[in-house]
Amino acid sequence: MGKPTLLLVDDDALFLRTLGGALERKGYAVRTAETGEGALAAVTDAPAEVIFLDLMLGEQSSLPLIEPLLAACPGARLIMLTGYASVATTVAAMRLGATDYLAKPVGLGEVLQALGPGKPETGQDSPEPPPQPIPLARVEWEHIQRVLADHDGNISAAARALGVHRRSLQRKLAKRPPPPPPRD
Amino acid sequence: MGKPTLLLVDDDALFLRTLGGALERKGYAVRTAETGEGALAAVTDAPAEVIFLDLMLGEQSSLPLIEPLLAACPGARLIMLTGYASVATTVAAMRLGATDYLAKPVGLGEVLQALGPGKPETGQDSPEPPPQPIPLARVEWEHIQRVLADHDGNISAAARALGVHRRSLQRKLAKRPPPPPPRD
DNA sequence: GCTTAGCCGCGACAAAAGGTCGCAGCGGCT
DNA sequence: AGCCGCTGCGACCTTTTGTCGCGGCTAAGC
Repeated sequence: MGKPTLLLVDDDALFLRTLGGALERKGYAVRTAETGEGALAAVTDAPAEVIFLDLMLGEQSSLPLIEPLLAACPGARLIMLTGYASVATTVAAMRLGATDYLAKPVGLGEVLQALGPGKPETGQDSPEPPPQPIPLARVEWEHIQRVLADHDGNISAAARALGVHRRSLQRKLAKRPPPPPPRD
Repeated sequence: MGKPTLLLVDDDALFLRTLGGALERKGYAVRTAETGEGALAAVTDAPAEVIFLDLMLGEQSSLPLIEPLLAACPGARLIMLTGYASVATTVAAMRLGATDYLAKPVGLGEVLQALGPGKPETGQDSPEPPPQPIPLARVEWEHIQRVLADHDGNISAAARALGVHRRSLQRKLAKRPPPPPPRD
């Protein structure tokens, strides 16, 4: 069994082509989908062994797709892939059955590593003790994401809970997320 | 029933007492441990239904504890709790069987929410009451204190680690601490 | 149907916080 | 002594926040 068949799901066509192309060049059989429906269709057509799923497909979350996708692909591994990786969304995704979670921008190396081994995962191969200090901005952002999720996306409510002005929260959210601590 | 037995594992004795006390007041049966060995001993003695595990026990990661702890407590829920939450460690912990992942500082409200299923008979609460989160300023302050302590008081080093200018850190420290988290 | 209320997004402008120099003082180290 | 690195702080200038205020939109409720 050389290369498992892959399914890439992302609303960014360019991303699909570049990553997909790179993986094909590595010898994988790659299919792609740009929408949730497309992904489900592809998977019922023929199951994939590894699925890459972008967290945000257009306007809405792809978390609800996780279960049906996995249901259609018994034994498959599902790797989330997102530019907005926070602890909160990671927990949500992994509870639903995701097996890994990568933050964009991802290098090809990380992708290959994620789909690489069948994951023996003894528990100490990547203990990753974080003497790694987390940047202040990152901590703030994570907390915001968490509270925002707790108030299911209601910015006004989250702002009140956080003790900041609604306008400020808006502005913080408008900016792109701070770089996550390097994953090495 | 309705009051699951808890096990708190953390190397910070103060934290153990405050959170443990609060949970006891809420009607839970709480046991605590400050070391990995202590936790395993407690759990073989009598299993817990919910385990709170700090990611860093002293110098080393507690990830290797997850599997043995869960093995000793069939069906238990294991909630990670850490001051250095990152997506990478979250993935690692959840792969090993953790059911949730909270970043310190956590409010009692958030802990109770994580406890979620199996809460102690409050009677009725269907519409998911929003938990009371910690003010943003407080989170920032706590994180600064933690990192500063990790660099044993060296402001310059802490500033570098946090990714802020030394002058800014100085100014933040000069101000009095933000309103303490509302303990109830 | 119309009113009320809540949320969202955004422009504008003043106030506050932060980034950036620079300098003097203080231990260690060699 | 001379060299570092850390600290505290003044004085800028730049960026971010706080605070109005608007129009639009959706979900009640009268």
